[in-house]
Amino acid sequence: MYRDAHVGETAVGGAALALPASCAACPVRDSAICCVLDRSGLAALSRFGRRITLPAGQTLLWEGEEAITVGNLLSGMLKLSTLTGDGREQIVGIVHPSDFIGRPFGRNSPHSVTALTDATLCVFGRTAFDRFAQEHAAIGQALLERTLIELDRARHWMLLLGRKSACERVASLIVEIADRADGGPTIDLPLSRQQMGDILGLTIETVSRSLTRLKRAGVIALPSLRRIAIRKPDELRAIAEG
Amino acid sequence: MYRDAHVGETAVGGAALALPASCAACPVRDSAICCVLDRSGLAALSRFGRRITLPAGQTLLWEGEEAITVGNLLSGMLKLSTLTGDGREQIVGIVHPSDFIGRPFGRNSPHSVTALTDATLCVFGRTAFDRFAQEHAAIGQALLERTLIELDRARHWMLLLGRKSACERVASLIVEIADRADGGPTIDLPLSRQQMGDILGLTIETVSRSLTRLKRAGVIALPSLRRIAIRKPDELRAIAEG
DNA sequence: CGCTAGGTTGAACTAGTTCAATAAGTGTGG
DNA sequence: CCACACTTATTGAACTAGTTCAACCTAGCG
Repeated sequence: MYRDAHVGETAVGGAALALPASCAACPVRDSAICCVLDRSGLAALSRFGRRITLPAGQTLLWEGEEAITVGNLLSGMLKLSTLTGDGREQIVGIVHPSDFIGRPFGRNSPHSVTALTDATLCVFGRTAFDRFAQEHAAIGQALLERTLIELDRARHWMLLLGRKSACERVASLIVEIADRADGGPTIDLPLSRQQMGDILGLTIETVSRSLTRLKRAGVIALPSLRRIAIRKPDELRAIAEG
Repeated sequence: MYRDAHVGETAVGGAALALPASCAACPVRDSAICCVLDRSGLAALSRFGRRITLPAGQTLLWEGEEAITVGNLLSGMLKLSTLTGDGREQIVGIVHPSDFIGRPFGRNSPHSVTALTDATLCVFGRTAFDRFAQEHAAIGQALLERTLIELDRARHWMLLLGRKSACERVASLIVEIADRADGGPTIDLPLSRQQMGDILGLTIETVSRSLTRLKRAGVIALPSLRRIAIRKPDELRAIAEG
């Protein structure tokens, strides 16, 4: 399904200080977790990494199944999701480029990992990566800091899910995506209304109605289906905070 | 407010292999994060730890304020909580004995930490602990594993908050507490109805009604206000899963 | 014994869901 | 380039789970 050439092959000629071939071309080499490694660590890690592509909609890891891979997202966007016994879905996280993917030090994946857009990843076998992380304290440390930030984010989202109204939730999502994209006032969302609902714990219809309410209030504009223009950022933020 | 004697004072007479005085008496010494340290590491860590008591209702760390302390919970129970702009509360985590408390590697606390019952803690200055964790890989590693588990837990809770009905939420909470307490079929909850509501994203009334519905269905019994007897564990679990 | 805080129950209300119809994009082949 | 099907989004109307507000219990305690 997804396969590609080994990334490894440390620098040709054995010059220990050269960047591994594929890492040199890595779009997130300054921001992914590997950026804490020195040249030799990078070479060692890249030896068992491989680059893969994941078409939109395809699932990399299934909830409850054995979690055999971890890695970095290079481009595109992924979702992390869980299901209730009877199939209701909740998205529990969005993965952006340079974010770490997977569950080190645990046999089974606590949630599914699925591509929202076409995506490219740099993946490692979990057990090999676990071993590597234990030998290279810098990676363990970086992983810890990232995990702590993810935990903060997840808990912050719990406030949204537990206590905010539909409009507040939609406003929060727009703010969050705008902050992450960190571009102009117009954002391109990689999410369908259904997916927005799955993130916010709402139905499609409620998401749609909330968007039109925000639009009617002049806080945002909807130039196209997957595009949102923020007209009154402060007001939007105020609504989002509850 | 809360103060006590220094914990430290490595073993009297300088026998390097002796357990630090207060660690020997520590109720969670085999399960708290320090259990990954060897004698000398433990001695070094205990040198800047202090034991404190926190009466029920008192707050150790405030959301958004500087997070000066980290530590372990020795006895009692704490809650982690956040507020919306207009004061609605959401509990984002429950801390049990031997759990780690606080936010290493971050200046500000992402949520408040408050005692649900009278509690005793073993606390450290955050910056000193951060430094210690960076020097002792085992602690960093253990912290990482705990944080990953907490993250899994938080994300699992997001499913509850986003997609489950009131009854399913209440059932889930009972199951969760029963699993943690890991005792018989009767559990003692350290939570008021209000606090249950704040955990589940519900009002007191809805919590109460859900409990009586579960009681009427014969799934649980309520021998006293703060006590729940599980009558049909399987059915309870089935309801909790959704 | 009566007071108070915490808990339950009831009745009215409302935010959000559900179900159904309509509209707007998107893509394909003639 | 348009007609067609098809998916995705919006809107409307009926419904329902959960909230809100208020009254009423119950247990603990001076």
